[in-house]
Amino acid sequence: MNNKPLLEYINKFISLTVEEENILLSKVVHRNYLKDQYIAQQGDICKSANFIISGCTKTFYMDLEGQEHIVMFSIEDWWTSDLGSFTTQTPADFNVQCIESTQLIQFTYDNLEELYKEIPKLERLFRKIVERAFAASQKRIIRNFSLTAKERYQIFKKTYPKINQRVPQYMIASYLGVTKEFLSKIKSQIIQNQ
Amino acid sequence: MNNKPLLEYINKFISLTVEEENILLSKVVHRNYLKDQYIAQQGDICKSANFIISGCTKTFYMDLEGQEHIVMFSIEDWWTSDLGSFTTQTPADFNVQCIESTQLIQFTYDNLEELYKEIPKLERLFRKIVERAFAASQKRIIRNFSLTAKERYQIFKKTYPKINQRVPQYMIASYLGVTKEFLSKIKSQIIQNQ
DNA sequence: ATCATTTCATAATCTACATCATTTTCTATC
DNA sequence: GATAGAAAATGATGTAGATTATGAAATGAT
Repeated sequence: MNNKPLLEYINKFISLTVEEENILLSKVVHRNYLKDQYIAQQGDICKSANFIISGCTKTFYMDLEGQEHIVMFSIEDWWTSDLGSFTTQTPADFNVQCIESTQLIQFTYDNLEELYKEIPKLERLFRKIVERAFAASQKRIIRNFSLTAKERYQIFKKTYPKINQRVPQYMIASYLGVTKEFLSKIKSQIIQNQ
Repeated sequence: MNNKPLLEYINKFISLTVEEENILLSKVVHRNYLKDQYIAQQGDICKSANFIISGCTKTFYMDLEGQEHIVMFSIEDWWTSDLGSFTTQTPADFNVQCIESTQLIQFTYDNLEELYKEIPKLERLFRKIVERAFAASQKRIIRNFSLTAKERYQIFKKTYPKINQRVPQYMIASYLGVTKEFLSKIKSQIIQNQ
């Protein structure tokens, strides 16, 4: 079991004793998902918070017309889940699907609650993780309002070069909030103007 | 000093002993701001997390063309701050300005860090607060992509009827991500279609 | 009440992006 | 390396919402 990435990640925020690390590891589960498998589904209660060891997922909302709207991609050393559903244990608004085969470390809701009791420092860890995620989400709202699709695409490429290379273009379009046709046009514009 | 709203609010998430409540209250400051005063400014490090006792604030980003983009309104029993700047103590992306005269309870960064040490339960409190805020922010991203301005306005009215009544229309337009002219059109459309 | 300023409404023109239809390129499989 | 299916590019046309301009109502100060 490869727990190293998780422990190193945690160590950036708080320090755990070896004993605490063992308690934590005793309450998590390693899982492998294949490409296209779902980790969470709209309407179901999201049962786990997932730390990615390898692979890539997309978190998206399917609207009434059957259109996918991607809110985030997640890769190694980051989390994936419908956090709203997970933390309140209510039906999810989002789907989480693997776009590559993906290795995860899963925290179930009940196990995480137990862990909070046994290792209160973990409250701090997750507080900090969510604070970061929230700040990024706020910035994204602003960008969507104040920038054109072309500008948003250029920021995306710069901010997430790895994701940009791994993910099909039509998904990036969905993440940016434009059609795949329009993203295609943006790209050809960028190429011509240099 | 009117501390009741804060204590009642906290009590919804965690329970504090009277002693703990007193420690907490000893580390916060009551402040009054007048209409139009700034609580946080783009570029400055945001020094406080603020619980609103009365009044109303807007959190907004001013873009390079001098356009305001409102990310949130905050009223009684809610928080206001640039959370990203506050938690990382880096320059703020947002301004927080009072749109009514406003009574706050302020937590400075250092005092809150001390409080986390003295009352570790508070980590849990703020974790939960931020989890909620993050989930709401994700939903907003989706709405902005998958709904028209008219639909967004109708959801806004339903979700925040109090804010809708108190806040001038051009600010609501900014929050919705449309011009004031277009919101005006939307409203007249809604009136005609019923 | 009067005047000034802020807010809201209406209308004409313009633009970023959507939709639909078609073609081209890429990728995978036998 | 031939063929099928998915992904990306291209082009024509349509629309939600922006921009600009102007005037009408509120609101507030004197």
